[in-house]
Amino acid sequence: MENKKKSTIKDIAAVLGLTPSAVSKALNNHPRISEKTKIAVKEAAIQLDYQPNYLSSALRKGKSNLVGVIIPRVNSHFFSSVVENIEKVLNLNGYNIIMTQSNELYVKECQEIDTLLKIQVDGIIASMANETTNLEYYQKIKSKTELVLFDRGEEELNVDYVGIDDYKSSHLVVDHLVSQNCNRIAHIAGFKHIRIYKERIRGYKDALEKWNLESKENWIIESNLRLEDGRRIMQQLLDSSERPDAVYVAGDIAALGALQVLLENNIKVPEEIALIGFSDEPFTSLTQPSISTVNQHSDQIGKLTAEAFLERMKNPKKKTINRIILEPELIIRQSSNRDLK
Amino acid sequence: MENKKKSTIKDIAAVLGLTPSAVSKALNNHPRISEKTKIAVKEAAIQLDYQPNYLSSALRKGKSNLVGVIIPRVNSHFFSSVVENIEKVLNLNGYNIIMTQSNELYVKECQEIDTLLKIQVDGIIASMANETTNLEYYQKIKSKTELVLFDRGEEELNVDYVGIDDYKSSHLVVDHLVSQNCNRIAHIAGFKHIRIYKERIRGYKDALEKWNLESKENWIIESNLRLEDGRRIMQQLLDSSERPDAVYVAGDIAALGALQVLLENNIKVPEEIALIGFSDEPFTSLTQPSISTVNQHSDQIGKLTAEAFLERMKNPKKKTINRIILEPELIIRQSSNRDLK
DNA sequence: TATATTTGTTCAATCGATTGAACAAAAATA
DNA sequence: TATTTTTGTTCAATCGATTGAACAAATATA
Repeated sequence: MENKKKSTIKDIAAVLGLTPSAVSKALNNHPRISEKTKIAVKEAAIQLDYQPNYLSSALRKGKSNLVGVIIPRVNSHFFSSVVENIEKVLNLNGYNIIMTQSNELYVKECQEIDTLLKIQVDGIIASMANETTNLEYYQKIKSKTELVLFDRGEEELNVDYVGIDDYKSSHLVVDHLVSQNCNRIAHIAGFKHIRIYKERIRGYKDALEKWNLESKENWIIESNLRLEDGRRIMQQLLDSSERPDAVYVAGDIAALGALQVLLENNIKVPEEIALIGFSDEPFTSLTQPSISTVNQHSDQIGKLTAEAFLERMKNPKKKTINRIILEPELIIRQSSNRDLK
Repeated sequence: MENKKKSTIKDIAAVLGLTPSAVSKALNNHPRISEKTKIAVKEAAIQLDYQPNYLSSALRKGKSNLVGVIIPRVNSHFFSSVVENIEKVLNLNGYNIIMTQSNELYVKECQEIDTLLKIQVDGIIASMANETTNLEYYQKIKSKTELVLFDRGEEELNVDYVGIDDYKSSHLVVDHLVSQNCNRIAHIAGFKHIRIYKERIRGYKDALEKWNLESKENWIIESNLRLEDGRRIMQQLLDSSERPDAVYVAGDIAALGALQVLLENNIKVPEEIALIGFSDEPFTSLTQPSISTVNQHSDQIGKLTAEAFLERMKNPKKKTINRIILEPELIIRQSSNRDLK
């Protein structure tokens, strides 16, 4: 670091023969300060390369203008896109975000929460880790600051939430598969204790019922939805006595694993087994065959989450909870489109 | 937010009939405070659920214990792994990190730098965006706080740096390709204005020369190394009058694009054209054929970068610059291994 | 016993910006 | 001209924690 001490309002005051408070008010456009001094102060500020001391103003105002964002993984298009859009909106409103990742680990998530609370963020926007079942730390957030959840959230926390209609997503998927003449549809699911995965499972079952299709319990396999989970479970399905003719995977990465196993076993996709993933990760359009998937509108989720947060900040005492549920969109690609062939 | 006002040292002092300063000293283990009061204070602190006000102590101490980390993209295994390891080491030393991404855009990078400086981080750890050629903002960082670079850094900034030996990486790649009887080796390169890519190009040329191979200027194609760049350039190479028999791509994502084009054109990899990428992104082991690549030891880079930073914090006036260069490791997979077949 | 040293705590200033109250000068109104 | 209103600025307290100096009490030393 080269030595260059930052200038303060004191320095500006000294240069202009004013008091620090006059300078502070001028910079904040206080109505009682004359235009003339305001201009003079602002010019001097530029001259002296003045940067307001964030710490002191945050301390005085009791407001940091920082928002913590906790996501499970940064290394996913969905989450990084949501964060990008949250950031865009919040930046325009004078907030800066601190992005942290839980790596899907409960312990890490708790650590991150403690850190953010320590830093005194003005609020936290989060999507919960797969592992998280104990909501104690989220209650802690609620007791100290504002909380808005997206995608992975629990209703019992009773906070603003933005996500898609997971139940309906499954209907879209199953309806499409049925239209492709599939009638033995398996579901590689996420853990039931997480609301979104529970909803997808519920939608899957109801949709099967709607079409009078059998809903076999051992065709719903819960997992962490990592690549290796997709591989393992797909292999398991192939080895089973009755093979499905379609597999609906609750996550794209696991779907990729499943596809690898299918191809390795020389199974024709979608002719023998159709495959559908979830999230519209970019790679789904790059595989051979490309993978059908459900678009979760990450950009919209990010934007709406940020707006819900801003709304909450304006009105912290508001009792009503805002739950925004977006319409999912099924993206049909080669892995489930038998008409193409 | 439920209403629960945080307790301060004042509250603790009131409970115990002490002054705030005594409490502060007790909490900070000041030698002049008796063991008895220290214990009493610490107990009361727990009782009152006291959390030190980060803002005020940072203001007073002139130290935030926050470190800004700027990376080009969060959505890459290399960078997210580096950050993860930086975080691990810094957390153990009482620092918290604020991770931001430039999205490879110069303008965004400048914004992020301004934000971090505003928040008064104690230092910044960065890897530069592809677009960045103007070092003005990095000079600004240097003038205000500590700066440590990793992977993408420029020597003229004259700051601590951790990276791999890019020049040598190219030698490893070329030597291996030559051992596979390739002798028309093209290079899909990054932009020459970035040091690491310049070094890879230099290494590539020197290695070719070492083996008495022709180094054709139009077999070195600079790009942004995105997926579409890899696709476009690979197609270009296929359409050219003289096809290469090996392609060395300076980034894995572009290598994936190149591989897609090769497969779409029914070219046998590695028999007709061998392919090698760079960074050991996880997907390189998942493609068919799997892609050979160069391991940059992201975990080591993260750890060493954090340690260099801590060293610098301990000794801000130190004049000597620490440059740590790690050995690259070539990972040979199917896309370049003709012996396997 | 008188003096020096150690120990435990309080005092008061400080970090930098903000803000309501106070005050003086200028302008408007009676 | 006297009084009220408006305008522009300063004063002083504040946010919460930290820290060197000051002070008093307890203990050690001469």
